[in-house]
Amino acid sequence: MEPTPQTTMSPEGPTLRIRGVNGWFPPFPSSPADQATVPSTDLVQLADISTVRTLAPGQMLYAQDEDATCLFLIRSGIVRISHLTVEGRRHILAFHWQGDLCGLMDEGRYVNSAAALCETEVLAMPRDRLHGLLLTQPLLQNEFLVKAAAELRNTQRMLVTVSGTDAAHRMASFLLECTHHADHYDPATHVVTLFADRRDIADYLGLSGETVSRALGQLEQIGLIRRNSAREIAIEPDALRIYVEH
Amino acid sequence: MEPTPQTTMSPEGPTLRIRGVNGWFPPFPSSPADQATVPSTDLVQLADISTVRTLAPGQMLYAQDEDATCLFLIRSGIVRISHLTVEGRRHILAFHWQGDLCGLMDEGRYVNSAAALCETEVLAMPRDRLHGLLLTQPLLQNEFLVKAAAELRNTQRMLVTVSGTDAAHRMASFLLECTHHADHYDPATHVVTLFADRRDIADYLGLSGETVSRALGQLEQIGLIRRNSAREIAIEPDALRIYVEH
DNA sequence: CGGACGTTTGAATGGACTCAACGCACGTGG
DNA sequence: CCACGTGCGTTGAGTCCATTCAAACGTCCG
Repeated sequence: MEPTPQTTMSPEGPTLRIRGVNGWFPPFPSSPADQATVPSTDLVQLADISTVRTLAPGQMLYAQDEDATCLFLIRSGIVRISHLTVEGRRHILAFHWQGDLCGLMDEGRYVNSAAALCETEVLAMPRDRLHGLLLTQPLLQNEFLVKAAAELRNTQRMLVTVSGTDAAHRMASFLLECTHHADHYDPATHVVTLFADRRDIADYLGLSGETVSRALGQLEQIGLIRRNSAREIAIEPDALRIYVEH
Repeated sequence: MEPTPQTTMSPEGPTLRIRGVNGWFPPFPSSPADQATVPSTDLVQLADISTVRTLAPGQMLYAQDEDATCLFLIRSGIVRISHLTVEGRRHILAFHWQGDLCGLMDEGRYVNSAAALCETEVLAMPRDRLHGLLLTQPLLQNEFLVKAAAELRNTQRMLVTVSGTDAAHRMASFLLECTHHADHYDPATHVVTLFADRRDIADYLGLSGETVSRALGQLEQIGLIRRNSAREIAIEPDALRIYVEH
């Protein structure tokens, strides 16, 4: 490819995401009106510089340490963001949904890996062209800023949860989180359909797969959930909410 | 130019200086030139909408759940960002330094609390006026986006560290982190001057104060550090780096 | 010299981990 | 239709690490 003029030590971009579902929040919005006003022309131009990619279940979107060329905006599906430590431990930092951004990079390389959990469509936005576009479209850039702040907020919450509560409480939090995704929760029957296997949930909550099982058993014994099958969990939303808040 | 007395945005306070220390990075810099190019007019305008506040050691900058009116840019000193859970557990999410932003909010209220650890100067930027300014100054907004991404990256790193390693390794990471702050590390003698007490370090690393002590003892026994006093730690930087990477 | 506070150290408890076996659902082939 | 294999989930036993409660130690300041 073309040699980058001078790369210097200038690193790169961020991962950003907003989870449209659950009442996320703008970080610096002066008024609700303002925040809604991303002109459709901006979006058209965003589409102009981007390409659409479709991922099969399990397919990797990008890999940790790989040269970062694009940021990604998720149009549908679920993306799992994971990080591998030098000791070989895998951490899942987030699950991303429609409307979320991903592709956080440092020094021109992706910091984490991203893979689709199910059939997933993303918008691939070349880094350079996106940067140029953001500088000419302040409202669009503001949208990105909002998403970044939302993602930061999410990661902070995760940090507090993981380092502050025991296995059962983390599992309860996770189940309530699942509740916000329409495709995986039936409000009528209160049944959650888990979109990740035990190993993924464990790596997300900072536990082992066995402990996730035991935590589910514990919650079931207290009567907060009932396991219809490994992936189908009937929950008591209100009781669960009270439980996580101790 | 009107002589705002103290608001001399000139000395180190002027540019939104990217925290050079520990792996900070711009997100979408197309070229090194671009990233440096926050026009000084932007900074003047930023100063115009802001006021300077000076905090005494221990003084609170803002409190969790309080109405959020301002974002803050730190000009000097150290700010401790903490979050209190409903169960009464306190988590320290970050220590912020010169050039860092703080004041993350949700639904118009601060998500966390912020307090100064030592005499600290901040620029208080009213939310509404800042929002307006960012929309008219794309380079400035991009600077904010860079900082948000950097902060996200940092929080992710913290998450991985806290949920993946034992007390001694977390402590070692923290000591190396201290190394990046000139005022608290002497490269000649390899002595780190801790800027937080045991309790704060514990809440930052997801440990108890006693465990922090024991972790220090452990590192000392291996010969990676030597405790001159409670706050003065002589370290073996290279050995420590090898240790944290297992 | 004596509090007061922060730090260190000790002993006992508890929670999560590892290792291992077992159960269960699904698919394949006989 | 049953025998078998495989992948995932669950359950059990033992170990290790961090926590809690408690006491001793220092250091700074009265």
